[in-house]
Amino acid sequence: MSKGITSRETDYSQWYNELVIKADLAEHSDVRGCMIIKPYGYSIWEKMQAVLDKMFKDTGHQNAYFPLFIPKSFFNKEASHVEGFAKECAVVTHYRLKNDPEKGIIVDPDAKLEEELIIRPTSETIIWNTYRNWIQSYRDLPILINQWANVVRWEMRTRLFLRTTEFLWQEGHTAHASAEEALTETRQMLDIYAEFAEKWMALPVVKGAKTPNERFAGALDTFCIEALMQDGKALQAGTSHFLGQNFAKAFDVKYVGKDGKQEYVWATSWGVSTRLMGALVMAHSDDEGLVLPPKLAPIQVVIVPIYKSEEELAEISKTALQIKKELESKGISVKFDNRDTQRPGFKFAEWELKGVPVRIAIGPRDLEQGTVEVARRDTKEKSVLQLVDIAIKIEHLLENIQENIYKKALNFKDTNTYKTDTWDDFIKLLDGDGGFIAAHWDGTAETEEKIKDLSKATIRCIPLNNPKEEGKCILTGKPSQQRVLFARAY
RNA sequence: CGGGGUGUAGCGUAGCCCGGUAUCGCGCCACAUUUGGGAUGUGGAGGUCGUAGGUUCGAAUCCUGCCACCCCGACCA
Repeated sequence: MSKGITSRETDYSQWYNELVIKADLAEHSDVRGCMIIKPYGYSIWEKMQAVLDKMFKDTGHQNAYFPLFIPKSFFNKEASHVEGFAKECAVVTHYRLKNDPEKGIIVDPDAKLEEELIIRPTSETIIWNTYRNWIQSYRDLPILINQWANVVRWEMRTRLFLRTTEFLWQEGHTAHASAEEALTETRQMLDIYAEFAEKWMALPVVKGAKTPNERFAGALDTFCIEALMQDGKALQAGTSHFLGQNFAKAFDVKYVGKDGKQEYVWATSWGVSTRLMGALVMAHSDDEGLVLPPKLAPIQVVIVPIYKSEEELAEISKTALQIKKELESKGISVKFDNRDTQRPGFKFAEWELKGVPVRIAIGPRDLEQGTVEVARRDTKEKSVLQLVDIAIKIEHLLENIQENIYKKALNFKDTNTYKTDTWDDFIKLLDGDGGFIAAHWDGTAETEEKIKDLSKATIRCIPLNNPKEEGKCILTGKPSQQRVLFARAY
């Protein structure tokens, strides 16, 4: 592993790339801009999925599945939605290949589709086309549906996990009888995302609203959670949209209320993707490799035996398997790495690279003394512990690590969040270590655009519960009522 | 799509200017000694030099077309 964050000897993105590949999370595929998620990476994603899925279900949502293909005509219906996605859609135009004597396998020109199919970049259109048939009365509402799926966005430039052509995500699509209820749902899901990020990923986030410029295509309001990566760049980790009646109007979805009057349905959509994997990697890792929060680590404890002979291994295995059993009874996932093909030092380095939170080493010395050596990944501290109550000690250690990783990230976010009132300072901060910058903005799209052109920084969000404060726009000097959060972002 | 660059073993590379069938490291396989922080030695396997054509007695090397990838820009809620 080359030096990256702590030493800044190499480019951060190169370091990130190398880490993702070496830690066995994912690799580039032969398909442009796509990636292969390897078993270890996927097992982390599965853990995330399981937690999120439960949170969704606990708030009354159900899973469903809609088609991958969307007829092109569906995209005509919501104007701003098309505009937002048209430039990055993969389109299916034919349904058959044939063998050409000269050119080999070619697309059969006779198999052209009457209407092209868009590979979903997101599913609002096909879902709202379906909801039209599902909703007639206020009794049919609300509809609270989530879908786990893959989507395709033909981005010009891709990066493992952060922006891939195809990615996995969940998209929630709800329909409500009133604007208030839809707004409440939008905010509820934002809170769930924030809770997931902070409690499970140990990733502190800023909850906020997007500016009109940065809103989801077709939304009246977009809320987001923004996280800060260790190189000082921001990452949008999740979004929740209040769609108003835009999609209901576009797809003619009406319900009859108690009063017998027809009204358009109110909508929300919300999503998080495998981008969260990228966030997890970038937020906590060090030069030794991944640092996984215990609550999401597929392997929470690894036991490495240290031995010289078969007999010694047999003796150590007894103790190791006993510890494994005790830990597993507390719901802790344990890997006993008894491979005889690798030496201990190699295993230590390998599991550190993969971010396993706790390592237990057992050797002949320990057998004599009834101890084990316990090393924690986050601080790399080692200590020798007595075997008695080992499971309880490890359980507490895991909790401690989870908390410590979060505090470290929180501290990083706080010390890299600045306030400034001058343009010079603003640029200086951005060109320095980056971070979030709270600054005044005159509220116009033109100024926002201009700041972006001049500084490459965008308004990440207008934080919720933002204190009102009189000030002058950092660029134009025009009056402003509150600070907004700027950063360079992924 | 513009500007620049690169394609040589699973990975990273030397060789290219100045043509003679390919260098080194990691990894892999076997054996031995090792095993409390990424072992060492000896031996071995592995290559359509991105691709198609041209020049030549002979092409990784020179020429032309094509393809792929990377970086910068455009683009990206």
